[in-house]
Amino acid sequence: MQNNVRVRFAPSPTGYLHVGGARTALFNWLHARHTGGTFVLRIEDTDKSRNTSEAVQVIFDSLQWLGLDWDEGPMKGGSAGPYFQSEREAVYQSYFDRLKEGGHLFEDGGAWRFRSPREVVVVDDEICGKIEFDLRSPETHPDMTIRRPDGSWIFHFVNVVDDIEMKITNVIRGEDHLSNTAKHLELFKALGAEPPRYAHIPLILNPDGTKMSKRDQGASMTSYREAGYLPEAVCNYLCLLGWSPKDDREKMDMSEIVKRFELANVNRKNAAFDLDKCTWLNAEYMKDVSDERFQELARAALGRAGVKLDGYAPEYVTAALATCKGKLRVFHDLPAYAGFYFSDAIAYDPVAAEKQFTVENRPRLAAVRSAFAAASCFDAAAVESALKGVAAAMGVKVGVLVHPTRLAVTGAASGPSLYHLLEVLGREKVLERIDRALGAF
RNA sequence: GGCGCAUUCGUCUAGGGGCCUAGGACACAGCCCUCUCAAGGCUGGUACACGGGUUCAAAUCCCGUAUGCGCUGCCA
Repeated sequence: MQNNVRVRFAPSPTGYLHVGGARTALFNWLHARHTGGTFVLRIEDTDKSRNTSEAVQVIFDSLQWLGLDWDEGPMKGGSAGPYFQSEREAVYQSYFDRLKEGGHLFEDGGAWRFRSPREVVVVDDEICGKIEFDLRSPETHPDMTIRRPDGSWIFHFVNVVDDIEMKITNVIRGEDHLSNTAKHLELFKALGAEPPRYAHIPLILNPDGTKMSKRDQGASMTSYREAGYLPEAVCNYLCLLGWSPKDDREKMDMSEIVKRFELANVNRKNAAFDLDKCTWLNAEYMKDVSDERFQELARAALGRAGVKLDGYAPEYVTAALATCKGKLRVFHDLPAYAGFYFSDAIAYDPVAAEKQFTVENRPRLAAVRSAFAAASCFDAAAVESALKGVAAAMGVKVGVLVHPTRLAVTGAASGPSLYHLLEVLGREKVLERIDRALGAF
């Protein structure tokens, strides 16, 4: 494996990082790390009107969140900079002049077009194989425009120029560029440059097979962070879309994937995005999260949901959140799951209330209340034995008592371990809530 | 329309002529476990797009058809 591999991710700042773009970045990064090569980040911001610094920042944030660090590019520097196309005017101008001097260009209504040599071009793609494109007919393949009348540059031209200038050896990009590649090859040839190796990866589609656009669920990387997904889970899931380690491993950390990732093993088939599976993988990673990180991310998730923690003792918050660890698939679910810890306005789940707040359950709950009030202490073990004592005395199964108690105290039919949650809440609050529930029968 | 790429369970995939009465995972259903819900364990159903070849033998190779996607921009 050669050591001078140079790959690049070249996003256009559109205000979000598309999941397809993220996977393209990921595969480039994996190839670089696998081969010991260099991962370059280049911002293709030639369209001045719709590029803002915020939009660029979103790309940086998303890549960093995923853990895809670049070796050359914005903030990192490198010998082939600048890495913003908006700052490379002189470079483009000189290549443009060369093309013009070579007689490859002609003006058309103020715009400049590249005169196709009209040949059959072979694209030798590492994933798709050898593909012939017959560009001989101007009818079906008009000469491409490379510069607009206002002087701004067209993607095809600057993309090729930068790949030459930045000495890119492997272009790994979405399959939507496969047909463009023949045209790019013409440009490389006219400029007397050796083209890179190409690898076109399949696209990521919506579950219904349609193209994913900004508004579609799961399309924007930012949405994963906001929903409280773990970056390592999202990254792992993205790896599994279009690539497989060939054995049945699915949950793999990045170091293992870096070792095993081979461009040649990438599929040619578009993949439908499955948020359920991504969430499942996230749940798997949630089990591995350290207590410290769990606490931190949980607080952030509550903050995003507008749950105020200010009025509660830090130990209370920590203990409350600890009862939720290992129970969540995504942090997004936390506010609904643990909201009862941080608000006394308990709203009873209507279906559960109808089932549990019944005439026969009222004396049972009342008995539980008395036992709780009489318990010598109120830790999980004491609460458990108190409740089990009532069950034994009344000749009912524990579950018969557990359900109405849980509903009375949390408002929900399910949640954290009942005994632990009661301990955290404390006797005073628990009795209060049971009293209130007794009035709701 | 033209050109290109693709086509294995609902979804992601394994498979590269005999090991395939097609394997794994998510999702789904049932059972077990259990203080709820998850988790975990067990069980179950569902797939080689279609039609022709080639071959003793095809999910695997070839050719058509269909369908999907991409490109066909002074978007990237």
